[in-house]
This record gives sequence, structure tokens and C-alpha cells, in this order.
Amino acid sequence: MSDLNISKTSTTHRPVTCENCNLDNLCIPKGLDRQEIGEVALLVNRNNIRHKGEAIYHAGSPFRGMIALRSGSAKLTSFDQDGNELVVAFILPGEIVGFDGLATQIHNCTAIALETVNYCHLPAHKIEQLSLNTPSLVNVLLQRSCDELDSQVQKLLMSRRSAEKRVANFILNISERLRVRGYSELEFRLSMSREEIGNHLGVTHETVSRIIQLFQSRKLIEVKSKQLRIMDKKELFNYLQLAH
Amino acid sequence: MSDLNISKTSTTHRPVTCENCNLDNLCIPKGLDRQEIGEVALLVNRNNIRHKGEAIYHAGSPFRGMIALRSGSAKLTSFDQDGNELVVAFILPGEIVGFDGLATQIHNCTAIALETVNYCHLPAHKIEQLSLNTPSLVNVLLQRSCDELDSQVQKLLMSRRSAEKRVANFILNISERLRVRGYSELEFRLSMSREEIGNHLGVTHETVSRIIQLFQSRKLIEVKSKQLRIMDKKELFNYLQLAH
DNA sequence: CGACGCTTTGAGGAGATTCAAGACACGTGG
DNA sequence: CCACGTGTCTTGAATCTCCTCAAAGCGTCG
Repeated sequence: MSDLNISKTSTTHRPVTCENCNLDNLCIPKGLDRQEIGEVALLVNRNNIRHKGEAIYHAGSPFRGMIALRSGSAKLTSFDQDGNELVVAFILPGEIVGFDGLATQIHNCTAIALETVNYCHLPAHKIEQLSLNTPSLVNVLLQRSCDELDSQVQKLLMSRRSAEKRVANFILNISERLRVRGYSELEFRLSMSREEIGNHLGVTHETVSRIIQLFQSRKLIEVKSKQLRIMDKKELFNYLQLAH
Repeated sequence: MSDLNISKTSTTHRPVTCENCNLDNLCIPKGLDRQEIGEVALLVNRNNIRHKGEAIYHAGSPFRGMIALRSGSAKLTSFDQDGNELVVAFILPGEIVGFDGLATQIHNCTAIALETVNYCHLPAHKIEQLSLNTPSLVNVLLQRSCDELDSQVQKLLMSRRSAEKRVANFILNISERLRVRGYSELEFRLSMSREEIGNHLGVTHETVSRIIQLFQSRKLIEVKSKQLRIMDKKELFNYLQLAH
């Protein structure tokens, strides 16, 4: 059972809306005031489910709107002209996808569940509606999309470093994102395959495997299949600073 | 004298504003109606000049607002913790920078002129102002920022291909962007150094140089220092399709 | 005209890939 | 509950692409 599947929703019996969602400080509502959150909440479809391997949306299909993950994890992928997959990002609870369809109104990427996911959906036509009544929503989307741009630049910076540093950074990055979401930062399950990690980082799955074993042999981490435990976070961090 | 410096502004003697700018179908006004363009035009500072090597804004400084290049060219760069430069993008007339400061209100990147540039400036505080009177402006910014995200994904896809393909794609990409802007698509001046090209593509300047010479020896291009002529565009394009 | 920076070219080496094979984990059905 | 089969992960050896280091050529600008 994946750590990411553990339900963290409120224990009351009221239906969960944006107002009482535990992810409100991460997701679309971040930065909106109470009233604005209420307006968004009215337009969001909740409790959509996808199982492992199922797509939330497909590249080439019309813009569906914004998707906010509530539980589980997903990957955002793109395909080149030969059909080769590129894992653009891994998506954790509270994170938003869909920007890849906003500019052209056609999705540029495919979002696929890595395990059972529950997500909220703000449909495309309701975004236009909201942008008239609640202009600050568009501001929020602009903010999030620029956040994405910033993190793309970070990924670009990492892509110039060695395979070891990329893997170390990947582990620390996932760890930090889980921590912010209230999960354990030192012990978690990697819901994606070595192949998908490698694809995302720009190395082969063999290289990922070798580096994970190397980190294990140096007592930086402990790995049993997809389960991962960080044993020496500080030293793992040092890896990123080292020359060479 | 750089091709990019050739003035393409209207030949009338009226001052240039967004309404009669030749770049209106590329820049911020793209997608806005006449009235909205007028509103934007009132808030834009025009005719800002920077010379080669000068910064338009610096990483770490407060968000300046959006910058639209009118003539010349620039590079958008980021720096890692060791001060290593990463060339995130090259900027041509009609293109917009500044998104890197929008999310955090602190610029994440530095924009530097590669030759004398003339740019328009939509100050940060006026953006807030516009977002109230002209909500569609924020929509436009959201569109552009998602465009940027799409093109980042394209760059990510290219970064998985061989150095030769990256250079071929780079040349074709610049060529296409110049064409759309009304410049010659087959003969132009590369305002950036081999070092900067390599940095942007993730290869060394020696490798860029070798590949440019290779393309020249195969009669795909003709290069004299920074001046470049595409001799066989079709064949250059084929390079991208080939396996291996 | 000289000096500096940018570009080109060469030789050797390192890091990551490719190909191949074996180990392990997980889900299915007996 | 265990045996089996498939897909994922690990490990090894050979290869290759690109980098590093070094030096020479060229262009540009004071």
C-alpha cells in the first residue's frame, strides 16, 4: 500500500470542498481569500478516480481544464514524433496539471496515474466564467504557471549535472515535496518505475539502478524495491555541492 | 551590422505605440481587441535602450514587470549556486521576458542584451492596475506563460537527442522565429557566441564549433564567423528525423 | 598594428549507454 | 498456500559520444 494513498482528508462527515480541504494551502486556493475560494469551490468537480495506468487526459485532445491531485501520484508525459515518451514531471497531491492545454486549447501532454488517484477538476468552460466574476483566479493560474516555469529552469540547471547528482536531487526533491504535504520526508514509496525516473532525469534505467545501489552502499539511503528510506540526508545534500 | 538591428517600424512620423507597432501580432497585444490594445498601450514605456552586455534586469532584484523586445536580441540566463551560467533562452523581437519574476516577485533570471536592443516595458505595478480594468490582459499573460511552458517541453525533448540534432534544431528554430518576424529565414547573423549556443543546448563550445563545421562540410549551411546561411534547409530538417 | 577574445582543430579520456543475462517481486491460477 | 510466469530491477562488459585539455588561427577593436 502506497504512502501516498493514505487518506488525509478531514475526519468530519461534511463533504470535502475547497474550504475544508487539507491541501488548500498548496492547490489552486493558495493565495485566494475565503470568498474567492468559495467561488472556485462551487465550480470544481470532486472525487474523480483513475486507477494505475489510466489517463486523466491525453495529448492531442481538447483542453479539459485544470486538474488538482488530491491523493495518489501521476506522471505528466510528452511524446516526440517517433512516439518516444518523455516524462515531463511527477505529480503529487496538491499539485496542478493542465497548463499544457491552456495556450493552444489542445493538450500538449498526457497525464497518467501511477497508482490510484483522486483528483478535482476545474473544467475549461468554467475557467472563462470564473475569469469574469473572479479575476483573481486568473491571477492565481498565472502565478502557478510561472511557478512551473521557475521549476523548469531548476530542472534545466540539474540536467547539466552528473547522473549521480540528478538522482540525489530527485530523491531530495520528492522528499521535500512529500514533507510539505505532511507525509514522511525520510521514508516513502516511489510510485514510479526506474525507467520512468531515468526518463525524467535523462538517464537510462540501468544508470538509475546503479546509482541507487551506490547510494545504498554508501549508507545514504536504504532501498527495498520501490520503498525508500533516507538514512543520511545531510550527506545526500552534500553530493549536490561537490565539484565533479 | 546585425540583421536584427534593421528597423522595421512604420515609416510614418507618428510615434510608435502598440496600435501601429509591426510586432503587434506577436507581442502582448496578440489576441487583444483594438480597445484593449489601446489600454495596454497607455501603460507601456517605450524606447528603452540597452547596449551589448548590459542587463535589462538582474536575478535577485524585484520584479520589474514584463519586457517586450522591439529590436535586437537578448539572452535570458540563470545561475546555479556556484555561479555557473545557464542560458535559458534567446530572445528575439516581439518576444516577452519577465515571467521569471512574476510568481515570487523576485527575478529568477537575468536578461542581457546580446547587441543593442530597444524594448518596451510594462511595469509591475501597472500590471495589477490593468488586471482590474482589463482582465483580458492577465489572460494574455497566462497564455504567453503557458506558451513558454510548451516550448520548455520542446526543449526538454530536444535535450534527449544527440548534439548534432540539437544544433540542427537550434539553427532551424532561430530561422523559423526570424521568418515569422519578417526577417530572412535563410541568412542571418547569430548574435550569440558559440559558448552561449553550447551552454543553451547543453554541449561545449568546441562541440558546437565541430558540428557547425560538419554541417558546412556537408553543404547544409555556410558559416563565416557569426554570419550564417542555410543552404539546404530540407536536408537539415532530415537530420532531425534520422534514427541514431 | 598589436592584443585580446572568440573560434577552430586535435588527441586522449571519462561518464553514460547499449546489449546481455541473471535476480527478484508481484499477481494469477492451481 | 505455493508454483509459475511476467515484468521490473540489478549487474557486468564493451562501446560510444561528448568532454577536457591544449594549442593554433582568426577577427575585432581600441
